[in-house]
Amino acid sequence: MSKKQLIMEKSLDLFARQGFEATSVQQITSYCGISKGAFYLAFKSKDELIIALIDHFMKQITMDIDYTVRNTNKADTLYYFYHTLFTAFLKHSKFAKLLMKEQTQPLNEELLSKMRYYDNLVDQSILAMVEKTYGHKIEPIKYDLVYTIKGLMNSYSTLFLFNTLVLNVELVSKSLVEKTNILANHMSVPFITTDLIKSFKNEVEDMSKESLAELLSQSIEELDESIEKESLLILKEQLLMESYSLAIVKGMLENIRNHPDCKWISYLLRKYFQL
Amino acid sequence: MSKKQLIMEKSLDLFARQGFEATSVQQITSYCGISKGAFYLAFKSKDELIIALIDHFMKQITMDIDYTVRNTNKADTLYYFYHTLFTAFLKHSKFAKLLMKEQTQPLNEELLSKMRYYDNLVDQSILAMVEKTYGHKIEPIKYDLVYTIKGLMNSYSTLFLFNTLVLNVELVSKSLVEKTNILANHMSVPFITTDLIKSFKNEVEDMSKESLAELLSQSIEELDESIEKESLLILKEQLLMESYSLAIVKGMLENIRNHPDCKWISYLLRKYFQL
DNA sequence: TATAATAATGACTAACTGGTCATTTTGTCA
DNA sequence: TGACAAAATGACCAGTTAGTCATTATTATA
Repeated sequence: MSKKQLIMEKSLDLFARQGFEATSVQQITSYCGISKGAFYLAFKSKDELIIALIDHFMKQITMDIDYTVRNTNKADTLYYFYHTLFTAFLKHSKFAKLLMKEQTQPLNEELLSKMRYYDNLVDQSILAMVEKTYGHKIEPIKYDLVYTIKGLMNSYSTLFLFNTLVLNVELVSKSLVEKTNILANHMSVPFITTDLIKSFKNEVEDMSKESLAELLSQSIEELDESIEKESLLILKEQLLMESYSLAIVKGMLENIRNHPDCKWISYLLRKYFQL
Repeated sequence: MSKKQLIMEKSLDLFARQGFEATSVQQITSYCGISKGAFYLAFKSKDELIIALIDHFMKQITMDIDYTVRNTNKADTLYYFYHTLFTAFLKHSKFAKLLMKEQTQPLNEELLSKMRYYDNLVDQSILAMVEKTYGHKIEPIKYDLVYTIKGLMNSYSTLFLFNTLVLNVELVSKSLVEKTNILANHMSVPFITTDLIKSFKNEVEDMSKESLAELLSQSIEELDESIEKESLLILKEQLLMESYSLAIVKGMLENIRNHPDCKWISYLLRKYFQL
């Protein structure tokens, strides 16, 4: 096992128990049986460690959910969505705990942005699921239903994450499917409407040009020579220019579209250039 | 305004923005315009400050909720419950933020215990409300409904606490009333049953005899000479004895029953002596 | 005005923080 | 075995932390 993996596994243990801030690098290294220097050979900073953890697990979880929502037939989607989610949380329960503890107070702009990105991915999956399951009749209440689903997920997750409770994934999924169906079929007074969503989704301020450029540089460093790397270089150039060419930007974004390590930066850039 | 009040108000500001751990005493004192010494004249420690804050606000909020549930007619209880809750969270939004941030990682045994105590009070109010509103027909699903209500509360609260969103208390209450009614009337597959509640409510380990005695001493110090103070002294004596008299313990607990400053310690003792 | 009591100060401590880097250990070739 | 490179070390740094306490300032009382 690589040092990086070792540190990630062991630190997750401590973070889940004590939280990120309350865990010192000292503690992590002695728990791993390595020196402080070794830690900083694997990760540039303590912050980079938690970001690596969040990326690692959230990539998996969001991809699982997305796959499930796309590849189940209409009648079963809801059930398998909940099932996938709770199975993932059960499998990665330490990470889930860390996520619950840290989601209210992300420490820096990058983490905050990342959290929102993954949150958005989940939102999109849930929305797609709701539309697939209930069709257009759900239209006026769909956003409220999405939020209700997230609320239920969250509260039942907390329940088993922070109490020693043998979770029956089948039962909790069945129970939540029923609740969702009941609400979808009877709700008439949504709180979260399309307008409301607009009013606060827009206000999420973009990342600054500077930190975006910083992240681009990082991504560029991490990539091997390739079309993608060249595209990122050009994107950085365009970003820092007084006036950029939308055509070039769009083309370059298209180039990196399918590279797994560019998904996040591509999401951020598309938001920045409003594409 | 007393120093204590000043510190509580100003620190709440900082805690809500940055979290408890991330806020230093230094920062609090300079924000208050006082010296570090003055802070430690008002509070024994930084921990005591957050406990004072939680006590202050949770007492108010839980009492408001309890009063509402008791003093509204059957048909309106649900609505006024949500209304009271969201109004309280809106009024004390800084505290609510603090609560959301800290509830997953209480720093010490006392805080953890206190959180659970107030959580229990809210649970009891919600349960009473559910029973009052729906009568005995709700029996098989009442615990699940309580948990669902808490989940909805939590997620809609988070929504307006962490997004600049003008909360329409009437609308959100109306919407949640509808959701609650729909679920109460149609749900048939509860996840949280009476058995499940038993299985994890019991496992909450009691406070140790030592820390209980410690808290008793604190309460005793804070009280003026009175029947209550004497009763607490006797309770402490009994607690530390090899074999105590249940009769005396029960009598003494009865003595402190109605004193507002003894509610928590009385709750802890009753749990300890299993009364 | 003099005295006693109370309130407030901020320099100080000891412990801990994330992070660095000269030095040493280990592994890998010839 | 010797030479080189890569991996790992931990003493060290500058900064921050919660908390203390001798000293000073303020207020109330006589």
